[in-house]
Amino acid sequence: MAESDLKPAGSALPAQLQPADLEYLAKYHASDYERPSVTVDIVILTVMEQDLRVLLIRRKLPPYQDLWAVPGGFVGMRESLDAAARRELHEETGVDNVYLEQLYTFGDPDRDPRTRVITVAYYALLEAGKLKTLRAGSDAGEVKWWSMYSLPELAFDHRQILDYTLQRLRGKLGYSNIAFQLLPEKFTLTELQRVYEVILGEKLDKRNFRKSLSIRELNRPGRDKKSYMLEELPETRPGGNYGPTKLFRFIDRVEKIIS
Amino acid sequence: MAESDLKPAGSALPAQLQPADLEYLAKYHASDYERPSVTVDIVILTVMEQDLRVLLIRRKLPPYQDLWAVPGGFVGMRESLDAAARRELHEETGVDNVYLEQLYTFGDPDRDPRTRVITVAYYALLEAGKLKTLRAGSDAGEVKWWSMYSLPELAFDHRQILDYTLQRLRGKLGYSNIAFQLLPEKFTLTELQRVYEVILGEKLDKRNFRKSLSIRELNRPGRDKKSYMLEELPETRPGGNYGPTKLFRFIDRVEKIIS
DNA sequence: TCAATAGTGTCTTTGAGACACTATCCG
DNA sequence: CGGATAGTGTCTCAAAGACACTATTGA
Repeated sequence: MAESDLKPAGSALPAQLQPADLEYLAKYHASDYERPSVTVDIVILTVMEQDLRVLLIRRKLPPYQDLWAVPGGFVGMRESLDAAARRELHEETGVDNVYLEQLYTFGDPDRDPRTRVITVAYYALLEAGKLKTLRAGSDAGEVKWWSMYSLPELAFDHRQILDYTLQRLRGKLGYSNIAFQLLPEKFTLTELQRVYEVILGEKLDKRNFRKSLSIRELNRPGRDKKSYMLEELPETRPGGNYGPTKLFRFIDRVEKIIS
Repeated sequence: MAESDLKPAGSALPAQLQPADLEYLAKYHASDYERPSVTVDIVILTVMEQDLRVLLIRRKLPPYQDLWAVPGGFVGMRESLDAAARRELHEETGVDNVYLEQLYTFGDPDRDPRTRVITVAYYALLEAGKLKTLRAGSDAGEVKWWSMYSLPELAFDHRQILDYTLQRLRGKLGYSNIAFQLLPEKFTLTELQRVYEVILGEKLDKRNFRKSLSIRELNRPGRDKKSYMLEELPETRPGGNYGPTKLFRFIDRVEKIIS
């Protein structure tokens, strides 16, 4: 995993307050400047039926009534951005402990016709199996998975947000373990390849794809000098009209899970 | 340049408003929810004296009085985030037309002890020669270039912002033309190599570095099939205690300049 | 003639990509 | 035995990395 892949590191705590600060704070009143609203929007992605799908809600209120939109909501005054994103994701899908990453902040003054709204967009990767029932939020009439390759008309600048999500996802696929987040604990190499294919939008060569994975094989006494990405499991899964297929799992599964 | 390198593409315009929207908007009043403040902070970088430097201001007011901070300010209610960043950059340095890119949005509820402040961090790359005089902003007592490798104690979470900037910059160096932004129109290959070295924090091999650049040479009739990054110029610059050195310039200089 | 720096080529290793056949299981 | 899919190796090419000497200039 590339270093540049990490979330901003280091302590998030502000530096030590000085004595003068405390004095000042005692007299401080929040200013009365006009302020924008701040929301988080969550692009929730999964791979189902060999397709990359995104969770959208149909707006039942203006503006953009009846158009589809990425779920989102206001950031609480005592809530971090990550926490707000996690909360929205949980409200929408009931899931926890999934990969969640800040994408970009969209702040065009006219992106929301009501008032100034700045939105911090996140994207989440879910494995399809983990999904519980979808819940319609208070402002959503309907919730549905849409193919990223066949989207309806979208509200606000949400089309731009989805376009950028796909760009980011494709970029990270090359140098990170991000695909892991879309698969269950145990999977076949063909399933893994399908994930890459639906994200990249192109077919891959089976042999080259497998060569590119660093696999710790079962019956190799293998000195573990190199760091493996995948581990072959002693189990297999029975095929349908064909032979059994080997199962694998990821080593070092945890990466940027915001739980 | 990698595709994933681009700023979110596509139209920034919201989709068409529906008739019902207009009706609704007529009745709409901005809600009275409590709102966070939103600022932009600009990490302004340049390469001077074979060092990577960042522009910091010393705070003359609490909180964190007398500590150094990244310049920033509030986002205007009718101002896009990019425009706010551009404005702050101009106020601080007097320069325009420089590379500016959104970095990350920091929104920990306690990052500012006064009140809830969410900041959208940007970074800017300046060529040292373009610099006019630095101006101290209203809340800054002093303005100074600091080495990224030897920073003072910083206010708020600004250390984290700088750490992340360096990570991003290093990451992009590998697959983009970003280094161009730190050099004047004409430069020597050694100067270019120095830029890479101070950003990466390591020495590079001269021959391998030059091999990695795709250069359109002067006296090659060269069919221009491939896209070159650099172009050799007919001029040279006299060396000091040594021979003259060839000058080069970048082809396709413009990239993500927010002017 | 010495100090300082520009400029230049080869070999090796590694990863990417093109490409086709056999084995297994089910019906 | 036919349909469906798993599993597997070689060759070629390109890029990355290790590595050292000569040429030019000014003092």
